[in-house]
Amino acid sequence: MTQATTKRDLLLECARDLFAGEGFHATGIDRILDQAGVAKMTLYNHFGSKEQLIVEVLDRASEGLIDQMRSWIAGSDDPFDQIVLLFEGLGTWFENPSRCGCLIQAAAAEFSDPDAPVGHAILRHQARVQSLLSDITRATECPDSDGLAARIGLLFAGAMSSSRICRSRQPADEARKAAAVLLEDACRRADAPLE
Amino acid sequence: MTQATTKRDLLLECARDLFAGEGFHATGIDRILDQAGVAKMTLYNHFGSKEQLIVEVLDRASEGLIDQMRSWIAGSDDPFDQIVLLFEGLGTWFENPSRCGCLIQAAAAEFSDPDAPVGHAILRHQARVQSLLSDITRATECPDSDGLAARIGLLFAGAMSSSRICRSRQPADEARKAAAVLLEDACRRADAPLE
DNA sequence: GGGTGAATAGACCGGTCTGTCTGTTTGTTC
DNA sequence: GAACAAACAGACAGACCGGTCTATTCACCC
Repeated sequence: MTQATTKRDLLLECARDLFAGEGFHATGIDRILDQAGVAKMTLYNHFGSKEQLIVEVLDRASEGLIDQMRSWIAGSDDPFDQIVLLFEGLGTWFENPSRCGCLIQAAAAEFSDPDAPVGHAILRHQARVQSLLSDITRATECPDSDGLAARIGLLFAGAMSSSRICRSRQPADEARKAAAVLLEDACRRADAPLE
Repeated sequence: MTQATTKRDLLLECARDLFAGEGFHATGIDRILDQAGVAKMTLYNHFGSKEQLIVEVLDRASEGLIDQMRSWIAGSDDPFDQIVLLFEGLGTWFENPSRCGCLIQAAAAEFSDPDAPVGHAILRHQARVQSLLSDITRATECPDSDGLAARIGLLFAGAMSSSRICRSRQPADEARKAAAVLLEDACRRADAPLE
């Protein structure tokens, strides 16, 4: 069920699951402690505050998602195939019911202050995703590869958001088709940039 | 500042603004009452519970956004132009700082139970948006117009989500370019459907 | 075996949460 | 002016919030 080796990891895992299921504000410290079977002082010795716990949960979730994305695209060197693999991976990711939706998006919806520690964690993740996508699109050597990466990122975010609502992998499949069209189009009009 | 004529409308407006700025769980009833200058019993006589207040706020927000979308696309009869107009409208919508992000998406992140009243309100909105987009794409008479509408809906949702994070109209502009490519592609390969 | 550090249970703090209740004031309509 | 409904202020209940504190237990290591 859980592979946490330390109390710290156990707390991060339980907090992640509860935050994902119930939301950040709606999940009380006591619920996390009950779930983890850990004393309150242990949590506060490790994290100092609920806010800091949230930040570390988000950073770990971001790291996990980025690693997943890297493993999905590792199956090919071709940018087109990598984009397809990326959204196929996202589709199977959605089929795991415990992973419905992206924790970072949920945090962005619940914490609006971009200058707070949570806001920084969200922006860090966003930058990482965009960087990974840009690495892929840059290999196409099409013009405006960063813009292309941004548009594919919109599909990625849209699929994340929609999957939380409709609870199926269908958004990822549609996003895959759309991303393939965008990439193909960007390469085809290599000498006639968009607008 | 406000054009509410009844206490009921005033409560709905204040609740919407506070929910949008601080989140649903983080906004207490008392904050709404202070902002509106209204007695607690007035709120409970009108809405019965905070949950019901949220549902009515969401329904009104959905109605408002759908009306906006309809007014944006009213400038043309051509599906291609309508899609462009839609995302241009979305761009100006994002420039209003008080409208950063979509209230319904925020609710979807905070309330995960699809069987609860709030969940129903979210699904109602999602269906309305998809229906409006399908009305546009169906006019192109391209095959799989519903799939095309779903893919454009992903761009719409992605732009909503990203704009909340980066706080600019840029996501809407990128989404507009992407949607135009998708629509053009769908019409061009009218006799050779996707994959 | 004594010392050390991590983890324990659980009381406790001030504050806030949603929701209820009472009694009063206000405005409109016969 | 009487009747009525809507809105008022504000106390109250009971639960829960994040966070602090103390005293105790346990495991490990020199």
